[in-house]
Amino acid sequence: MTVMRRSKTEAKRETRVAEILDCAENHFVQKGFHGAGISGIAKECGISVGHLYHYFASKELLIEAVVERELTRQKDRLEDFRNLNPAEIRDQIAELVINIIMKHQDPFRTVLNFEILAEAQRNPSVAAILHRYDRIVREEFCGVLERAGIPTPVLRTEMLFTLFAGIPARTLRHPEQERPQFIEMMKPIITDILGGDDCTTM
Amino acid sequence: MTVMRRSKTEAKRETRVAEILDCAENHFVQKGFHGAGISGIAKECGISVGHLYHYFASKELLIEAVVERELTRQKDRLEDFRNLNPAEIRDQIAELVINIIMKHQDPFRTVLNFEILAEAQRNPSVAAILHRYDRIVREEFCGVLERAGIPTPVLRTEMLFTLFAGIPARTLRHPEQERPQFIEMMKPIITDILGGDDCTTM
DNA sequence: CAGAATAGAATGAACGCTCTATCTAGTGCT
DNA sequence: AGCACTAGATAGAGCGTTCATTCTATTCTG
Repeated sequence: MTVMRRSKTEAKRETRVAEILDCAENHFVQKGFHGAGISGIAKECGISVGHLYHYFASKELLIEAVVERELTRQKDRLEDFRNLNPAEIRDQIAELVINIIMKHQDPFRTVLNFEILAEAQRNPSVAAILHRYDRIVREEFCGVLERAGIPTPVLRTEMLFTLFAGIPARTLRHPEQERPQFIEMMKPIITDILGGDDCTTM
Repeated sequence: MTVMRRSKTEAKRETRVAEILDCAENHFVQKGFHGAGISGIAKECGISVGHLYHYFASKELLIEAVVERELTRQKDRLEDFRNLNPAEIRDQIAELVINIIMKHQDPFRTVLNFEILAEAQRNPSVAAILHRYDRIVREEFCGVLERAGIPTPVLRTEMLFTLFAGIPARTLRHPEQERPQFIEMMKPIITDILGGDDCTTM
């Protein structure tokens, strides 16, 4: 009985929190973490300021919650890599990455991404969250390479992640970039990073 | 006479403007474009708020000036590439890039860099400045590759710039990264991007 | 003396946050 | 079943502060 009540109440609370996070994220995307105001977020959410503070004790905590949720989403996108066939992994990874890039038409996600990076440089709490999630993602991806028998997986993960991190930054700087050709060229680079040895020992 | 007086006055004005830009940049680095306030900047600069507005009509214009100056500095860092010997360019570029990365110990510059990227996504004026400078840098670098006889220089420039853009983003996410090994691995990747054909036609 | 340099108070809006008050819904007791 | 009670949901006025910007007045200087 007690359990049932709790779960019902908590469920409601969770949906409400999710709603607030959605609105907050929207506002942060449009105005930045420091440009957006609590009152604006509350208004967009259709609730009062006091009510918002009932769920998030401070703006700082709201920011951290939004950051955490966004990084969780980025982490979940890694799911596809886990189920790769180790045998043909080199080609498949390149293929998969290209698919993700082409499908990745969500500009909002990218906005928040840079907002997070900028904030992480001056806000230790955000930095800590960022590092924590990077570690999870990194080690998981590294494990995939390791299981596929690719040598120096740590280094290669770092290298690939550098390349991936560069893509949205590059797109921001040069939006008119010839996407299809660029993607075409990326494929051999990725396979090279995953197994450059084959090439030199040939 | 008139000329001399004007130049003297203007010189003073320019140094004053540069001082303000320095302080503004400092403040923006520490608090972000929207977290920093005009009064704080004025105080750090040792001038009054009203006086600051004598030189910059709005915060928006001050931000744009800071962005422009930072991008100019990034552009100037390209100087080294222009004087490369076309014959040995492939190895030299990799060498040069690695030098720049290793010397690039100035974290402040990076902060502003991500702040600019984030701001460019919601502020069209900043975006325009960013695109203008990217075009200059991109075409200049592309010209270097072209003169060295490297095929599809536009694409390869794009690819290299993506990699370069990824490095600071990666460092932010994973500061404890093993830098020396990472740099070691980057060299063959860069040369591969600059002339992957040699490898496959061999 | 003219015009630029400079200061600093004043403005009204917006900020993050707190406080109090009302309302709603679920629980225990009879 | 019906009532009293409690805890969370919710609203919104109000707090002191800071924001970007403007205005007026004063001081320097060529």
